[in-house]
Amino acid sequence: MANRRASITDLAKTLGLSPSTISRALSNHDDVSEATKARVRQLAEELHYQPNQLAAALRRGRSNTLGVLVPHITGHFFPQVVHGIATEAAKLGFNVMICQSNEDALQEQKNIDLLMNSQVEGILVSLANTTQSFGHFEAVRQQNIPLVFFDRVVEDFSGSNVSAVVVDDYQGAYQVVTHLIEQGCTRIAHFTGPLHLSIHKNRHQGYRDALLAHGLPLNEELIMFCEMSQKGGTQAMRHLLKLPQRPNGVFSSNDLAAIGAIQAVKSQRLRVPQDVAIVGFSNEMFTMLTEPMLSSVDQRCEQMGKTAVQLLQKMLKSGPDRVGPPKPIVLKPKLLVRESSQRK
Amino acid sequence: MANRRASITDLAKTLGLSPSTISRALSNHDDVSEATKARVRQLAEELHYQPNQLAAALRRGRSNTLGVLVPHITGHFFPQVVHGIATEAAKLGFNVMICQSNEDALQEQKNIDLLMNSQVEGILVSLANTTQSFGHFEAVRQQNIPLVFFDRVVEDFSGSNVSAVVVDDYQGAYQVVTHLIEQGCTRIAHFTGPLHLSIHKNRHQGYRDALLAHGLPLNEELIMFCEMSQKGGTQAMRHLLKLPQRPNGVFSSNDLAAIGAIQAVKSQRLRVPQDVAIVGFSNEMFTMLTEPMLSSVDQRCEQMGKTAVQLLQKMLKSGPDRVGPPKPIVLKPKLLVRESSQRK
DNA sequence: TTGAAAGCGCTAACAA
DNA sequence: TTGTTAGCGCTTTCAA
Repeated sequence: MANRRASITDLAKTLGLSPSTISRALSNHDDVSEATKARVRQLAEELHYQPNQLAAALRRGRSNTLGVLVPHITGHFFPQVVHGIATEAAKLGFNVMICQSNEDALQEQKNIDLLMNSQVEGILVSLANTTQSFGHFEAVRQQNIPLVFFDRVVEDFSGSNVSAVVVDDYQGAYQVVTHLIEQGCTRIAHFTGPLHLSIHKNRHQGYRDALLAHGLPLNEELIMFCEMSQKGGTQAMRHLLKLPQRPNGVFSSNDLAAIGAIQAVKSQRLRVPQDVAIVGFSNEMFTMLTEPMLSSVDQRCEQMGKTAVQLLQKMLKSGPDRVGPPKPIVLKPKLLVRESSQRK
Repeated sequence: MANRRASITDLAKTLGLSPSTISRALSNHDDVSEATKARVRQLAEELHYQPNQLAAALRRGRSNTLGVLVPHITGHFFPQVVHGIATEAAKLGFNVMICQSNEDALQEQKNIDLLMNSQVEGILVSLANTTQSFGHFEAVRQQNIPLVFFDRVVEDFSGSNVSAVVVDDYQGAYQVVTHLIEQGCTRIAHFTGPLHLSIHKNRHQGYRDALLAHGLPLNEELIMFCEMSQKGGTQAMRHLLKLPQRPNGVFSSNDLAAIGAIQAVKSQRLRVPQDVAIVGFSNEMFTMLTEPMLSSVDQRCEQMGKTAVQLLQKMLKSGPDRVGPPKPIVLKPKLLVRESSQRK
């Protein structure tokens, strides 16, 4: 049966001291004699004393816990970010409570409530893709609980204790296209998903602007709205290879479709990158496994988690009365040139 | 500045009721009149009342939270398991606190303490690979906090509130080798990592036993102790292809090395699976992306997380005074036959 | 059906 | 340097 744990009161009684002295000794307060501290520590050790964080948090009004809400913990991106969050939080002495919205706006709302009820000191959120209204974040703002959005953010939702961390998709795309041009590509195709998703919209815009900036024509028949899967990429590429003037470069908005494109090119006995240079986006783990290895853009997932926690910590420290709200942070993505686009 | 949240006391004062009535109304107790309930609920709504879980947990002695401790949240396996855990826990109404040991025994110990201090109601752990002693789990056992190990378990650590969920690696390996034999392979090689890791040990044993059971000779020169990376697999395969009698089947203890093997075979102008059939282990996401697609063994990661939570829940419900400790659960892995080993 | 009162385990202001 | 006391917000027994 359950061995009730030792409490401060227990220690106090055993040693003939008051609970406050015990508490102070355990938290190594200055004004407790070394002798007393030693006695307390020893007994605590013996009884396997474990402080009750719940009680301490209730009393202090601070839980030492951060809440994290992600759409899901699968795939490549979110696990990495969560890893970054958990690691940085641990370093700063925070516990982490993690919830998944499963891409569902209602669950997201419930989880936000849950995190607030649990008295977390700050909340890190990446939006579910079905979220349209933002009332649930209103409550967080009103309570002045620091809130950091990452990756999937709410635009025009500001406040003295609200900020965001995102990666610059536009910039990443721009870099990719510039690189392809430098490798001698003159007809660069683009695979994209639906443009109402900001990741695709921004990458698409980066593609267009980079072409224009380098004096290349914008050819709408080279822009493929396709399913961003391996199969989708293969189909799109097959289509492009049948054009009177086929492309000699491809920028795919994700890695999966890029791999499909590689396979389509190879199956036509054409060479990657000599005939068609190909670059993906996200730097998935499997980009190193293809033949040729796929160039891609690293989104700095772990860094994003880390940065988000640091931002939160900064808000926590300075309080909401700082001068102006904290600026959103935009991480620079990193182009990784591998075999699939290295011609020289 | 911070809008102090409404408390039960606040509601009570406003409505001219006692805190106990408010509490009962909010938890929908039978013996509160519907009229009162309605009033309370309405006011709670208006004031955006959020119950303080910390206080409730302290009072009840139950935190409604499960602790999870994994080596890390990267790669393929652990994110999937954590996803399963988080999903199932949410379904059963538990919150989840997640920690990483970073494969470090000391951090593991500290995190176990942390989870206990946080008054979690149960703990789910997968061991760090440096953990050699198990004193920190002793404390958990003594407090009778239900403990479920998953995947990386402590052998001979039993107790009335301790159990485990693992996947049957031996069985998975046995299935693979049987399948290869059925496909007509007669000389089956095996890639393995160091045998002091139980996953490799068990898969290795499954390999041996399956060969023997089907009357095939056990040929030590076909057993490659190699680095279980893509490169390691390539090197091992190159070596094997130079043997006077080269193998016509390969069972690799992971997928990465299997992919290396495929690439080595293809680069010799041999065909997979006709000349060499290849099967990996773990069903990584990228097994669908290779040409040919790689056969592998699914470890049921999500199911493992789900099962672990259910097991914990069962312990929590029945208490430690049940008849005997809960039996460990062994999940059956699932062989997925894809192109790399399908000859017929 | 409601209220009064106690207390979960801890911390911190104040007093000695 | 140590002790006294009060209370964080909630639940629950007991009494009305």
